[in-house]
Amino acid sequence: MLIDTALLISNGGTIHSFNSTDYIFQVDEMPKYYYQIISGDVKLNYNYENGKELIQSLLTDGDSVCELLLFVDEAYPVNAVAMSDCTLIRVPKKEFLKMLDERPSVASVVSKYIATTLAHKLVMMQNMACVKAEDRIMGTLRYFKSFYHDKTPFSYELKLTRQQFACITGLRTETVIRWLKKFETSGIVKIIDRKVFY
DNA sequence: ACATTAAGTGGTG
DNA sequence: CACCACTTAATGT
Repeated sequence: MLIDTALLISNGGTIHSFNSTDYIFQVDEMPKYYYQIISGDVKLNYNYENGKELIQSLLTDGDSVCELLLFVDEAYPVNAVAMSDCTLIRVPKKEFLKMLDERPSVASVVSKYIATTLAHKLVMMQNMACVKAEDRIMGTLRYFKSFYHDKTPFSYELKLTRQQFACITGLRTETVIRWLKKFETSGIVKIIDRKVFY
């Protein structure tokens, strides 16, 4: 986990439970708390006027939730939505920043975390900028597998629904389904019981 | 068993 | 491709 739970609690942290699809915070809200996931899955997303959803990040156990906004005094540009029942620890912004002041080692861990996620975002942006859907999908698959320890072919299982994958790549569900099937035919990907392995 | 969500297919613009 | 309509498969209560 990013920051020790006990340390967060001793700095004003409180435990909160959310059900699947609950909002943890929403677009345009001013950030007031630091959030860290104890258990469960959370997505950062944005809903366009036309109803289309863009998933910006997928977060899980130990991750902090859009912590960078606590440093810029701006409203959230994304929603944080629980994707499963989950438990988070929440620390008021003021307490959180004070803790970082008092503990340079923790501050260092946080800045490294932010730098790391930003570096990953750069890679993902390169995928998103691809004009061809084919490249966006393959780039995203490679991107996900790059964080997975086993690099051998078909070792990585895509744990997302086609719809979620579409929301990440900015494509339609049908397009994702069709390309994944093409990739299966060409041997780039395996599909077993509807599960995708790359 | 019935409702809901996800996967997959065809066709149009 | 996106978008729409629709079928089939899988899950949930």
